[in-house]
Amino acid sequence: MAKKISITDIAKQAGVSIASVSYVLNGIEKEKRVSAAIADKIRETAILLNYQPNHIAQNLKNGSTKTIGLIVADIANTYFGDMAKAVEEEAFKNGYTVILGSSDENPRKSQLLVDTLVSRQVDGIIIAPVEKAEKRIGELSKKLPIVLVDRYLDDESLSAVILDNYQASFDAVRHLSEKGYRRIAIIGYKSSMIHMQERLKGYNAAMRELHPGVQAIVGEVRYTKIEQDMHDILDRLTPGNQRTEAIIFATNSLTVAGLYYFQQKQIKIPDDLALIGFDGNVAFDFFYAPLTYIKQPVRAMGRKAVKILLKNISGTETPHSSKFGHKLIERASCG
Amino acid sequence: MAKKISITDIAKQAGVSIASVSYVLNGIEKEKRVSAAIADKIRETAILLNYQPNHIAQNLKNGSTKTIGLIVADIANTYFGDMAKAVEEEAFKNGYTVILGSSDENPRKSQLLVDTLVSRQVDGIIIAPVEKAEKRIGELSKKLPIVLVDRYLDDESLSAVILDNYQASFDAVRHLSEKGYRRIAIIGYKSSMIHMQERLKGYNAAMRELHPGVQAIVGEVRYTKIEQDMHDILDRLTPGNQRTEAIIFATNSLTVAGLYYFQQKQIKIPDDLALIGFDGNVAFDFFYAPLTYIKQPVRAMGRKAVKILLKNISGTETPHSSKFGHKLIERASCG
DNA sequence: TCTTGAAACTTAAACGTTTAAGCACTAATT
DNA sequence: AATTAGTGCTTAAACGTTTAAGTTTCAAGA
Repeated sequence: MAKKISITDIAKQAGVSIASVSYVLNGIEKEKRVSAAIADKIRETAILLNYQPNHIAQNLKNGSTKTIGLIVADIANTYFGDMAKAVEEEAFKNGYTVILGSSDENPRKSQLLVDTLVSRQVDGIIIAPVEKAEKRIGELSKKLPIVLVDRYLDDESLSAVILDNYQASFDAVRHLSEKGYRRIAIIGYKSSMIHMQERLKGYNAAMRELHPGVQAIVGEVRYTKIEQDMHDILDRLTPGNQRTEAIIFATNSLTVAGLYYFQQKQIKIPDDLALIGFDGNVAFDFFYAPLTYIKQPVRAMGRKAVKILLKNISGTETPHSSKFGHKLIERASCG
Repeated sequence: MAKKISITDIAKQAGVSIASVSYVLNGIEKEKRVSAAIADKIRETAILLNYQPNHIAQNLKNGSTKTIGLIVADIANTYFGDMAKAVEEEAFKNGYTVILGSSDENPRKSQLLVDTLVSRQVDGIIIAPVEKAEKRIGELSKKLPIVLVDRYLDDESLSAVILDNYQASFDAVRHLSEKGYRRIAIIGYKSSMIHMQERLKGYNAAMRELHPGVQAIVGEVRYTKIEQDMHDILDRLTPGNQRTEAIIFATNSLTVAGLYYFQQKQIKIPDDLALIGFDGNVAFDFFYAPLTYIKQPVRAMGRKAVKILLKNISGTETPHSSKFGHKLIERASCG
């Protein structure tokens, strides 16, 4: 491996001091009064030696790494894949690099990732927090700009980019109501995180308002037992005992898990059961009854998260949140 | 933002020198003969002050950043999402952090990403090279350990983790032959990259060997006009003019693009046309005729890429390649 | 002739680490 | 009593930058 070239090498080669080299390569030759002749010579030898600045050394001096951390819950999930893409693009545009971590909903790994990012001196972090991470994130935000995505915490001083989750599930219920369904269930993750709770609240509120007499049905799936819990819950809700007419899934992954079940059990959608999915996924398009779903503007949300973070970093703006609206994409799964 | 604690702060607080602090925090107190009493005191104050080591400074000293770069073609594509997950996991296990970039098949962006990674002193790079990047990658590999993934270059000195692409498409043709199809087409990207060329070669060889009399049909889609080109090609191949009996798609994204077309045009799979997809995708599972497809062991490949890279970095092994076999997942799309 | 001041450049400290080398003890050996 | 050998700690240089503060040179003004 060829040795790396430093400004010291350039200085020696060009017969000048490292300060002059630094000034020229940073484009502040004018203010620092470096003659055009020397400046040219420095630039030439820099190219000649194929100099690449050492960001690490610059960082150490400046205190800024121009790097942000992104911790998602699962990078293999298309929702976070899309978000990662938007975040990477927006960061890149602004001269920032992104370090990626996937917490896999594991509080321990999430914490380890955060520690790693901190010790790597990232300028800020965009994170989808996992359960039981509240205090840690709160402490962290005192040291470093943080923007929460997807999920959020009950803390006004934290920046967050989120969906209006309450409204989303409320509207899902309303849409099903308008289509004539009454016995509507929702299936979410068993989680105390606010985004999940809001989705359930919106559902409950809509049920109370639109179907006062009908019992609300909430299924809760554990992260660690998705397939099994989904199976158990759907066995109970599914036609045969004729209780449920429609199901709302509260996330992308839950929707897909549900679809596998329905495909396997050959349940007729929307005749036997109507469905509303969440987030969006190619699979929704190819299910035999293309899914009506609540679409989040993921890309826009990813971009916004970066924008807020960068403003928090530069100090141009104080932490604040941004709430996005969903779009109900209407297709065949609700009759 | 609270000031960050350095070993100097710990040294002052504990009334010792920074060297002692460094030795203790690096766990080499024994060899460096630091007394147990002082060692304990140092550890205590480190915890008290909530010290987090500054990786940047360590990096500058050690020359190693314990960071690897991952440049994929499109992080929103599930193939690369899965790969990113495997890479991140394996790297994390080994104490490495990954910086993510998405080149979007754009040579310019790819080069900019590489430059960024180099100036950030990553210890190595895993990259899915884009077209026209050959020389740049060749040069780069003289400075930094590189592992190519998905695609590869005609250069023995480069590490690469790839599929046996030739064999994969050969087997796809064979499988269709065994099912009784003769007029078989393949649709790939218009690209000179070897992975694509190998897939086409395998197809051509199989056609010559298994169907000597039948004309090989190769459709080539431009990265920039996927939908349009796919449409044009399928319009030509599709039943109506009765030429093609089966189509092999050479990538994940092409397969999905094809499925949208067939869904829209209501072409009956497998009755009117048999299909074989590539890579795997949830959409394949929910297409009304679940897709037979060539499955790459993406996760294993991602892990392997990290393993090779780390060995190249440590110097334990010299660059070398690893070729993986596919698995043909047989389902309903080939009758 | 001497001062002033601007121009063109260099010196050196600093960022937070690591680590070879040095120093001051004490205890053991001659 | 003088040497040696540990032991336990500190000093200081180095990694590659940035940048405030200094130095030299020279022309212009008094």
